[in-house]
Amino acid sequence: MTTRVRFAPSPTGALHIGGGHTALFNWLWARRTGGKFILRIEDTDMERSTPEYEDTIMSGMKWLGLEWDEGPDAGGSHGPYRQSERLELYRENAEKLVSDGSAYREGDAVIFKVRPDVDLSFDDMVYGRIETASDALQDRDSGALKDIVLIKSDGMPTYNYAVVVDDHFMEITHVIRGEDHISNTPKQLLLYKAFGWKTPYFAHLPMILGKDKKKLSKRHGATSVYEFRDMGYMPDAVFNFLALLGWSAGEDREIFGREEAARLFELSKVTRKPSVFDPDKLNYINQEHLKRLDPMVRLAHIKPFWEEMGLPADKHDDAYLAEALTLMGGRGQTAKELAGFSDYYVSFGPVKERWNSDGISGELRAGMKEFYAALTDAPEWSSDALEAQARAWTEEKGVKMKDYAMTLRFALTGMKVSPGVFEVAALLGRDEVKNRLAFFGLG
RNA sequence: GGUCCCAUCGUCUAGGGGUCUAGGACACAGCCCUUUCAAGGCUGCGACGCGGGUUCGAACCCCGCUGGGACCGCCA
Repeated sequence: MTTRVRFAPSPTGALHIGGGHTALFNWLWARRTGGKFILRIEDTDMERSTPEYEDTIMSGMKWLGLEWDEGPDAGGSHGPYRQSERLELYRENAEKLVSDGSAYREGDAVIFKVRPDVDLSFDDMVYGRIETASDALQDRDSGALKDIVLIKSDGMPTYNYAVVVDDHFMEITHVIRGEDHISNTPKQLLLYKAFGWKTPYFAHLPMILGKDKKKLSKRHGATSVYEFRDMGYMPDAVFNFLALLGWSAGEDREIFGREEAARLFELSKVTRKPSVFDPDKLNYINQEHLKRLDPMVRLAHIKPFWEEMGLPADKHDDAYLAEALTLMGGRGQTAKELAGFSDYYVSFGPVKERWNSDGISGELRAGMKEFYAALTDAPEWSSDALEAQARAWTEEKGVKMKDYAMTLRFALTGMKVSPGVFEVAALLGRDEVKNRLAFFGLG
């Protein structure tokens, strides 16, 4: 039997980190088992659901690399994939329960009658055996058994009912969802029993918490996957980070790609403890992915951020820019940060803005002019040659390389930190170096 | 209030009775490298919530406590 899993968001907001996490684990399990990953839109809340949010969620999933096999746009043999298009199915089946006496009507609503002493225990693939019974389905205030609304007065199905009908008819084999649904499961089990349907396997995932150990929300800062994209995090890194929340690949494996994760993933190895979202770790993972990118791919990730800063990245050829990024090495934890650290390769503008020559005495300035003149006239324009030249000159004069290198760095980059200054100079080219030095009166 | 779930370094985790003086990663501190900052290398700091059992032996099993969390909507 092929595995069939689903991610069933309701289009009432952007794809959040928590939703992404759930979608990701479903995706992993589908890929791991060679099964199907289904996207189902739970848009029965007419008030809050919008097509725009549906689009946002779908593109958020695509950004994360979580492609689905069946869904509203992808089609499939078990559609339609929007609950709003399955209304007839819910009504028909609710009718069955009314006919056999397990549900009753109350106005336009259909309500399931909950009887006591029904064992609703189940085996969760993550949490293990969970013992409970229908007696626990009580009303918060009265403590009396509380019946389950199937169809609301407006004709729409409720979540707990629609989920059961859909998972059954879509032939979902594994229901993988957040731990907050663990206490909804008994209710759903009751409906499966009433219909006489086979129950799927359940696997609940630990929640993701903020630093204060409260459920992650907007007040913890960025929570939608798009915010992470805009801050310069890469999809592979966010994927990697999310996969590590509640699961470990074993053998101390922490940096990996989608395919590797899909190969290694095991539901049985998912943790039960809720995990705290740690931005530091995300930064680290993003940096690791950033470092590993091929130069041209890396460039593709950085370019948009340069452009966002108003830098004319298109004025240069890609080979030059890619080389510049290679020079940057492991600097920068996000694409945005790296773009900021490397702006001087793209344009002289930012350098001028940062320049401040107050700290350079006239005396030193004179020496530096001589130093830079010797440098820019170097017969060979390469990093090694420039460095050799600089060393020879500073040794001969008995001065510290550091003073000269630092000023050169600042004149070329407008920063006090950068890759090896002779490498930077070599890449910028003789003309550009002369130009920058001249502008600051050092040439 | 009721039901259910959870509990190893600050954080993510490994660990499923002895090999644990508890391993890795992030973060933090220091050192090395060095024209700067990263990167990299090395070192350090740092945890089994508490109390009872079970056992020759518990981080691992059981019970209680404490502390978190989720749910108890004609929201999903």
